Amino acid sequence: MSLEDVAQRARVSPATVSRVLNNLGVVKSSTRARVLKAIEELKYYPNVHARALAGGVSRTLGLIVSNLENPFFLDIFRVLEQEAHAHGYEVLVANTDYDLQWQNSSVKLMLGRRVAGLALVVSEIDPAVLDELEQRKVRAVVYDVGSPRRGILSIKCNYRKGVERVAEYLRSMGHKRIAFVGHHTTLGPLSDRKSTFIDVMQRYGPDVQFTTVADSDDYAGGRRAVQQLYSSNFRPTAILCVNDFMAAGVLRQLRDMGVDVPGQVSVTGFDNITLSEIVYPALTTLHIPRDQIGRQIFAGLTEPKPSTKVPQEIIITPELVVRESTGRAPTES
Amino acid sequence: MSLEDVAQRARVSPATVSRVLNNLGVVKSSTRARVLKAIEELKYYPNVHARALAGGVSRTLGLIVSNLENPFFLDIFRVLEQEAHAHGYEVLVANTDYDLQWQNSSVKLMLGRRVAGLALVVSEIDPAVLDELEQRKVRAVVYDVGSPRRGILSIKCNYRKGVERVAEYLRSMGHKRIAFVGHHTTLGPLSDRKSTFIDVMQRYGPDVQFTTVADSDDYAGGRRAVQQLYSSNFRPTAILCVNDFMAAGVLRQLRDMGVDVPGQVSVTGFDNITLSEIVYPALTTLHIPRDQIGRQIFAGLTEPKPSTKVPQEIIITPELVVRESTGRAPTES
DNA sequence: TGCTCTGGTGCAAGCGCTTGCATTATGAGG
DNA sequence: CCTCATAATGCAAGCGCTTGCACCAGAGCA
Repeated sequence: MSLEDVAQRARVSPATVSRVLNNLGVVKSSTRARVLKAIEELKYYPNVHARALAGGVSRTLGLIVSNLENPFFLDIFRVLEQEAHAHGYEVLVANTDYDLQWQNSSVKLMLGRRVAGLALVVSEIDPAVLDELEQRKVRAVVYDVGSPRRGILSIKCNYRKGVERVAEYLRSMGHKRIAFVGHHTTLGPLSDRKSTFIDVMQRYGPDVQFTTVADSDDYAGGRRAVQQLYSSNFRPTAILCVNDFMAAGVLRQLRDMGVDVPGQVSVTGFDNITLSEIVYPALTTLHIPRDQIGRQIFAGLTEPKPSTKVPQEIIITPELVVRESTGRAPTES
Repeated sequence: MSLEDVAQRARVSPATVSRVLNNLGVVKSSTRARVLKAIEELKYYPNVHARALAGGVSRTLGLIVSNLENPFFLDIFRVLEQEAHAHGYEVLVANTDYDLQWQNSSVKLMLGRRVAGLALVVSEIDPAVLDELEQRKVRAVVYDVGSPRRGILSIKCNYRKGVERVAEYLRSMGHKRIAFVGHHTTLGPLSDRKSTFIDVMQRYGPDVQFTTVADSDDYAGGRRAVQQLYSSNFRPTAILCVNDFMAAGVLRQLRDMGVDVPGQVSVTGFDNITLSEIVYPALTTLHIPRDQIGRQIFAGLTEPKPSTKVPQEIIITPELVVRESTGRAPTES
């Protein structure tokens, strides 16, 4: 059942049906009504592929994320989707599960779909992909990774500032033995957070001791990280986690081990996902405005005239949200 | 940059390039190598739309869910996606946000995309949509909603059994004042859970008192439901929640109100999402095997010969998972 | 009445790919 | 060296839609 069928039933040409469908050109209102009726009766819906093929570009946006399970990515997706729907776009997600190869083929697939714009919200990126996008002049936005390119909007988060804020806060609460719980990855923004942590700690001098541990980027990883941490002799009074998801695992493991939070140990997260309010004790964390990011991604993907001259960059500074999981360092050693 | 360009560069016809791309027919290995080289050099990727248009069906599965934010749906998506990738399919998600109208247009869009199969994992459904799918002979799977149709696999969860198990368990722990925290919706499986609850309670006779409250299907809704509950005179010793997400809100609100769980009140959830292990106290809940469901959806969508004669139905029985949020009813009144 | 103008509509050429069939290399057997 | 399967490849017709352009009927004007 195709445009043709509708046309026949309404006794007009396919072209006219197309015009009615797309509100293009001028169609006599009586004709339009006839066509609409035929569409209704036949329960006609257009073939997306034919439309895209004939029409050139689509009103579809592509979003590629590393891990939809992480609420951070999910939130961005939802905001983007909401924004897109409000403007008559739709969005296609692809999940790479941190697999660069899969990411690569996802990008190709998206381009093969002739998306109107492509957003990459991932933890790592192959520079060749960016080269490709730049060269093909695809409208694109990347979050958090890669160096700026012409015509590709780059949204970044100032992790240094964020980590500094947390560190500053913890020190102001008297913490002098601080641990960082991170992710295995050596690439991307997650390792930025770690190296920044080390920088900041070193700047504090010998007065403050610190260590870092790493495990997988999720709840179970958080639990294991704590076990690993406590299997050494280091007894932190504060644990800074690379994201909220891990922090939830950390909290849980500490509770299971009978360690009081924040009485004995303070814990902080990163991202301020919904979960951070739900866990007990509610997590002190750094807020990253996902709604704002989502909206900016949409804007970058659809803005009529992306200044292709200068690489654009937007920097976002996270803000500290103090909840229940942090407090003054215990006085006794 | 199209098939044509590749063909030219490899000095073959477009047809041959197509054959190489799809591993169809016989191509001399030297020719194949030449084509592959050209593809590589040109960084060619096929136009998905042209391919779908010319080829007829695609290897794309459609999934329509009510609310991706709910980890239950998300988990199903992930399993389905994983399964799909393993078999060379890809999956397109659409989020309806509980909006029936949006669901309708999503279905049309999916069909317009000529998906190989369409899964509907939603809380409510317009029977007309099912009629449509049945009539158009689209391969489809629905979870939890709608009456069985020819050629549409229907996967259901035996909520009655589930609710009975929870109720039975709570009664065995001595609970006699039980509240049900549900969702506003009057349609679909969520209201099934409620009506089953009422049935079961009534069967217990005057010995057991009960009530129900309803709010939105999320964390905040759970909190509000507790406030609403306690603004009445009813003081339950157990609260049965329609899903884990709401239960998390319930737990939190109770803690804020100084009510001890499970000392004073036992709380149960539904679904056994990851969150139920993370909250404190860890939630007693009903496990619904999302991985199994996801796999069955995939199978139903791709099985070579769906018996179009008899409507197929699969029933899943949830199992009780006892964690920390439940215990014996307090002895004092 | 004959002319131009314009709102409405139809025609037909693609968009980039697949695929059945025709056609041409290729090599084995006579 | 020719014949004829058979293996490789090319041709061309679509797939269902959009869109520039041609066309036609009336309205308005001289």
